[in-house]
Amino acid sequence: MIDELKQVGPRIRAIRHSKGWTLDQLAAMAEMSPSTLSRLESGKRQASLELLIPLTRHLGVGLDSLVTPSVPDPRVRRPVIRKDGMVIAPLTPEGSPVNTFKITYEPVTEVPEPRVHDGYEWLYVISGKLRLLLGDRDLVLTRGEAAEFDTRVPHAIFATGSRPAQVLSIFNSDGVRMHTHTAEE
Amino acid sequence: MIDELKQVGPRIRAIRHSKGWTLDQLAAMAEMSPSTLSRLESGKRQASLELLIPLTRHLGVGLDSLVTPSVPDPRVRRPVIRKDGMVIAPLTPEGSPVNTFKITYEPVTEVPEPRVHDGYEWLYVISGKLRLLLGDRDLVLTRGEAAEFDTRVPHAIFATGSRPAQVLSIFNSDGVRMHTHTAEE
DNA sequence: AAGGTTTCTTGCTGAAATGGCAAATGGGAG
DNA sequence: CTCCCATTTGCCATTTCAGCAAGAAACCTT
Repeated sequence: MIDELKQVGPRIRAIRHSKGWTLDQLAAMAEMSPSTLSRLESGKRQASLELLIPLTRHLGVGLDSLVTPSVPDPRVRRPVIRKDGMVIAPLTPEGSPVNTFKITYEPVTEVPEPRVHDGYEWLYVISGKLRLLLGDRDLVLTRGEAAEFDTRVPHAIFATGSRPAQVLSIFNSDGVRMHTHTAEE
Repeated sequence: MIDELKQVGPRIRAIRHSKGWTLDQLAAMAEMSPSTLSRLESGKRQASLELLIPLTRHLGVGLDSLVTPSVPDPRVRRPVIRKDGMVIAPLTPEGSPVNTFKITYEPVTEVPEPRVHDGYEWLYVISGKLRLLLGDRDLVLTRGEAAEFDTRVPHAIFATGSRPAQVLSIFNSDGVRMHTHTAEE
């Protein structure tokens, strides 16, 4: 057994607990029996892709981050004001069907972990340069460029270069299809 | 079998071929028998993490890029339209339920006629000053301000002052309900 | 086209892992 | 203590596995 895999189960369990879900709940979402999930989390069952892929979807993490997690730098204190190096200004009231934010991405030194979640996201770069990792793509968006994508695809967004990037972000969690050229299914 | 997994084998094979390696070579690197690799590539064997992780190392790709299908380019570039003193840059593909434009309003001398049509519109002022006549309201929006309104209300939009105004406009003809709202930067 | 070499596929085997029901265990609240 | 919910585990018919060795296919070179 590759030793990276030993941590997969515990990580799944940790994420599940952080969401306050029970075995049965997550097992139902991922369409597996609670016992299977239990054994997977406790390492008594091999972590197969068939098991892991539905889980990553519901847990909102990428496969690689389960298998090869980024360890937080212990020297860094938990930021208090900023969230994940972003300054977020909501432009729509809470509860809107469409959420809009102006986000300033501070320059980062580490590439953040790609995430997945339900919904669609639309981006417009007001200033700066933005790096968008989306599935197997690696794009740099500059001022005036726009992108939209299915957020169920693993994605990471961050400023590239030494200057912050100002971005207008429109996020729709309903899964309303904002564009038509996805090649899913 | 999850259908994402069907493509894993062929992708491995494609990468191996692109490197000009034989089954035996890659199998030796990843410490598995050629037959196992053959069956994995041709989908006759389940893609397990034990198999995949050593392969990703030698193939130089991430797990997610093997499992996640490639996504279309999310960037949008469409020709700019000039009309009625506006420079309109569509940011979404035609036919989207949500249309997004970057509009530059040139300074005008005459106040345009208010118009009505179905849908909702959402505005964000990137630069300049924008005058919004909406029903009996008369608003001036400046950089960083946002507004959204029902376009069935008579409305006119134009730059105020001597400088052009750059606006991001999101228009939804489906009639998604949003209420009028402005926010400071 | 023939022969030889490399590359790939497949039949076969005991061994190992799987899935999920049902029963057992654990642990907190009353 | 007892109930209840979450989790673990015993069980076992069934499936999958690993890799050797033989067979098939592709690809040379002459």
